[in-house]
Amino acid sequence: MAENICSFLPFGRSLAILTKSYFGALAKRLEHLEIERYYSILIIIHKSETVCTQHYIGEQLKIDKVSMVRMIDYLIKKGFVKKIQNPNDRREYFIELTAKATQLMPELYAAIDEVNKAALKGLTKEQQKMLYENIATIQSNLDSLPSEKIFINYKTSNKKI
Amino acid sequence: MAENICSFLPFGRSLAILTKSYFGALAKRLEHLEIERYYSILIIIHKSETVCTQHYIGEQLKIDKVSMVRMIDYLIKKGFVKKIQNPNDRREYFIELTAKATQLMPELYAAIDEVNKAALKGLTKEQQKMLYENIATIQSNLDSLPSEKIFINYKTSNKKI
DNA sequence: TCTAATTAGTTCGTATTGCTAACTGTTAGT
DNA sequence: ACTAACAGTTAGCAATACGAACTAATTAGA
Repeated sequence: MAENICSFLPFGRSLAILTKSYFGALAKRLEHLEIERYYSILIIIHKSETVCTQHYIGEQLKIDKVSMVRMIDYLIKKGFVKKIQNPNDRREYFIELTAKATQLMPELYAAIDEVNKAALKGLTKEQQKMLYENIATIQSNLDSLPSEKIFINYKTSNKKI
Repeated sequence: MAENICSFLPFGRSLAILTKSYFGALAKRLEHLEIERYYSILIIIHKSETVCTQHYIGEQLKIDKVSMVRMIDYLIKKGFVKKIQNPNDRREYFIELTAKATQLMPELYAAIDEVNKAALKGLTKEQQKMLYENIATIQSNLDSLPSEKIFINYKTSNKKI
């Protein structure tokens, strides 16, 4: 009967619950690492072919600039990134990974891969491909709709279970 | 190149951005109504065949009991629900819709349906069915993994665009 | 029956994030 | 030279999740 009720809920509600479950599993898989948040920022920096400014990272992850400041400060405090002023445009700062973060990346990718695999278990390659495509389609549909700005947070619990 | 980078991100990140976009669109579609949050709570109550306690609603929507108190208080203040003590177990309170909320429901369902349709545009009926099934599968996969508890918020902006 | 454990809900404090607004310093355009 | 635009910062507000401690009521067990 739960399924019955849930089928009336906004589609986004299923996504919200799913997202929550996903990040819960990923956090658990990564809890032995010193970092517990902002993996995606590290990945953006690591995978980017050019240097990254805060503006660029925020754009990629749809994070506003004020929150970016806080997140980057956290990553600096933890010793994962450093901030280097762009000499050619001194308004900008390039955010770069430290050696410590670089060493960590393989484990991060492995953990993400593992959780992705576990999450998508039971779906054929074809179904997975379709799923990604459909998500991209839906995102594109939604981007073209008028919308309010929405606040979304993911924070691991303080309490270690 | 953005797609290129994004393909390395955790799967959940795509979901998070998608969810954010969805609720942004839904909030916009509902902005003429007096209520701007907690639609899902109203739906759970409206669709449930039995009376709903806060515990039950929280379970359905994966909302913790402390937050439930706040949300129910908000809905009471707005005049959408009322709280009735269960005479057979006076620890519990039944949360019921007021006439005001009941009148609102058709419009709420219509809005959700509209946003769902817009979001899923371009997907065939078959693809939509598959999408829902896959989401259910993934949810079930993730539920069986060890996980940290995760904090997830969706709040409309104060600023009306 | 009496006590202890459990349950539904509340309250308080803490942490995180998104937002607005106001601000500094820098660059670009006219 | 002056103005507008831009990157980033700071301060403050609102919303939400969580843990912990709490009340009141119920259930389980000795």
